[in-house]
Amino acid sequence: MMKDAGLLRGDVARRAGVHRETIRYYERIGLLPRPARSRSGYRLYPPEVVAHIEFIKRAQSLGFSLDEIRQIIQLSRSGRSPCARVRQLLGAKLKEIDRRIAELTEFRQELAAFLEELESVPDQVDSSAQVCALIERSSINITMKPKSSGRRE
Amino acid sequence: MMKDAGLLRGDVARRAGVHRETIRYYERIGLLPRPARSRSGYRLYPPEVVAHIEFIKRAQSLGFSLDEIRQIIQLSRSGRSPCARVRQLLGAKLKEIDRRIAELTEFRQELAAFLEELESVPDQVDSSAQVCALIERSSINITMKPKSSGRRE
DNA sequence: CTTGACCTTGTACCTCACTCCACAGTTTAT
DNA sequence: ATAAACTGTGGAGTGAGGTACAAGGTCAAG
Repeated sequence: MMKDAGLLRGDVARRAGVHRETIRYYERIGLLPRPARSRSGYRLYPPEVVAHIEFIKRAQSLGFSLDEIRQIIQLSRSGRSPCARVRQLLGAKLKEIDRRIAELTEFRQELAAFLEELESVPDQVDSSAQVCALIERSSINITMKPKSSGRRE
Repeated sequence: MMKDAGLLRGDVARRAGVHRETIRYYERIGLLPRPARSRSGYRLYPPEVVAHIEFIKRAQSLGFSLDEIRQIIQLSRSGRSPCARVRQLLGAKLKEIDRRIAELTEFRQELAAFLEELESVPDQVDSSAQVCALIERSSINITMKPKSSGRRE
């Protein structure tokens, strides 16, 4: 019994690289469909569910909330019979992604410009040691005092 | 008294577009420096703090955690006396951003391909109505059953 | 026929990033 | 001079996204 009927929750978790409980959680919030069950109540998943979870994780790491991802999935699933509304929403998602890419690019520029500035200044051995030690500790103690501005009250 | 000594917390919040309490929270977790205080204890901020908060918000919307942002800021601040370690870490951040951009681009392709597929299929008025109504409700009820696979247990 | 590794359920708990609250003092506007 | 609109504090509460746990059932191997 149970030879080839589907993947168990643990198998799916291992293959998709998520916690076992995460799968149950996704099911609870409607992000994954209720799967088939064995007679004894075990969840039995078709292999596609792995790719499905990977999609969720990818979208999530790209800044979409589980709620948005649920919407995207609804859009895709309902795609069997498309309509204007679906296309419109999906188009909006694309615009959003484009915006995000543009912002990231800009942010990248900001950091890169700063890095370049750093490169142009040669290492000063004296202060370097302290500064690096400070970064290494990396605790909660940035002071970040306004580099040159007195005048308060 | 208090004419021009600095911005009050509420002013900063309004200008930066965040909740007043968020500023105090950022200070608590070391993301913003403890500001000067008026004799009566009011926080007095230099105008730069607004840009600083905007930077945090931007980075955050791009998928960085407050903890990561704190690290980036530490890097920038310590930049007055740069060292190899700082440059290395900042370089790593840049690589990370590049990776994120690449992933977003890929994801965009995925959705766009799907959308294109939708476009090619003409609206079928019959099923459309139901599907769109379903999306409109957009509750917690996607069923998303494997579109064509029986064979369980 | 028991052991160990799986599975079930509900519920409690955790971190992150806020956000709100009560109670008290300060500043400004009328 | 008094009300309105700010500010301060510590601490509790919220919502998203999980994770952990206890008590029990199931299944393949030895």
